[in-house]
Amino acid sequence: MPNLYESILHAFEPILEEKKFKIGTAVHQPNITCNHLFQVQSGLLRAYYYKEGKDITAHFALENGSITAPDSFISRRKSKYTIEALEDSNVLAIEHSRLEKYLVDRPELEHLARKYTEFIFMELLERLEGLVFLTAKEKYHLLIKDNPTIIQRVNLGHIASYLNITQETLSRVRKMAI
Amino acid sequence: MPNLYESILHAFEPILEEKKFKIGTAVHQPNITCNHLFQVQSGLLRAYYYKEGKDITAHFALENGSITAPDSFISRRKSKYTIEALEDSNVLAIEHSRLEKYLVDRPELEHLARKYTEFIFMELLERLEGLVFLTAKEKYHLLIKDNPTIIQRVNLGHIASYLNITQETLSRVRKMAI
DNA sequence: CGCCGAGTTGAACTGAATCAAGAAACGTGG
DNA sequence: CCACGTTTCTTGATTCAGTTCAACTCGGCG
Repeated sequence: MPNLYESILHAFEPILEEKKFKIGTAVHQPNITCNHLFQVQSGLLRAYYYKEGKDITAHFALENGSITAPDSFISRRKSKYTIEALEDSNVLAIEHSRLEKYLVDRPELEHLARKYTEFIFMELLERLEGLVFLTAKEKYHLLIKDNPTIIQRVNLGHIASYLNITQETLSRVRKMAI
Repeated sequence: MPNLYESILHAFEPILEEKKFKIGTAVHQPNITCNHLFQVQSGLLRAYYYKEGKDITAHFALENGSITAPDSFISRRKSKYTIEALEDSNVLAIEHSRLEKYLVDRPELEHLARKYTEFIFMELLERLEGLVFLTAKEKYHLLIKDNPTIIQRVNLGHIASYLNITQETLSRVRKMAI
């Protein structure tokens, strides 16, 4: 949906805030409600949390990708996620209450907001299928197909947890021929 | 979100269509676009598809649950899913084009439609976590906790594929103590 | 240099799948 | 009402993908 993306950015331009994050910065901390949705202009953000002591990547956002704490921004509950900048990044931030107020004043934008929500729903559905039904090898190859740059930009451990496999398995998988 | 549920039913009442399906009926066929979202009043529907010859359950809808072909109703693409009635069922059906037209005439309902979409997004997120991070035993116990009646109403094979485990594993898991 | 994080490799282990029989439950027609 | 076929469920033996644990390599870089 390329037009959706342009339309959104244009429609919500008045409430978008440009922000810059240095590499290593924690953009969002766990145990608080996440009030921001970030649209990445340049750089790379990662959302993760700890599960049994291990760092689990839920999502990466590269250029033109968006990211937030998925368990919190919509539900308004406290989040278990941290969002960190893996590279120096320029993002457009939307603040939750500001977004909702803006939509109250401009109900004609609700439609667009719904379409965007539908879009991320479909994205999540595909992610679910990828995680559940593919083998380690298939998951890896799907990732590099969809996102060829990511392997050079993110360390193996982060990618492994994103694919829900161990770093050792990912290391073995990627040295095999296709 | 109990209020959301009531609000939706009330707001969209004019375009809801009551339908009855006999047990065994295919409510939606694969390879066509799914134009309906069903809200189950009584009975039980199941969405499934075939993958390598095996029947995979994606979703059950019991009383007050809703169901559609998840890969189609929003995206307007052809669906791989079949939806069938596992019991004689009474449902409220919303037709896609009628819904969108209704929303054009009543833009004040777009907000509610967005909240509903956010709600199903959160449901999907929880389903993803349940499928990905739980063991066979945990998945089974979570299901009977959330949906105690389902085991008496649906055969093991359907439940097993819904949990992404084999029927044999489910059989073994459920005879073990908690 | 020597350390340190990132990646690799090997060996043993494990949860669940697969394959293969049986046992129950269920309906349907004689 | 019973006999028979069909579907559903269980049980056992084996296999397998991926994990775990542990050691080792490699490339900075202070």
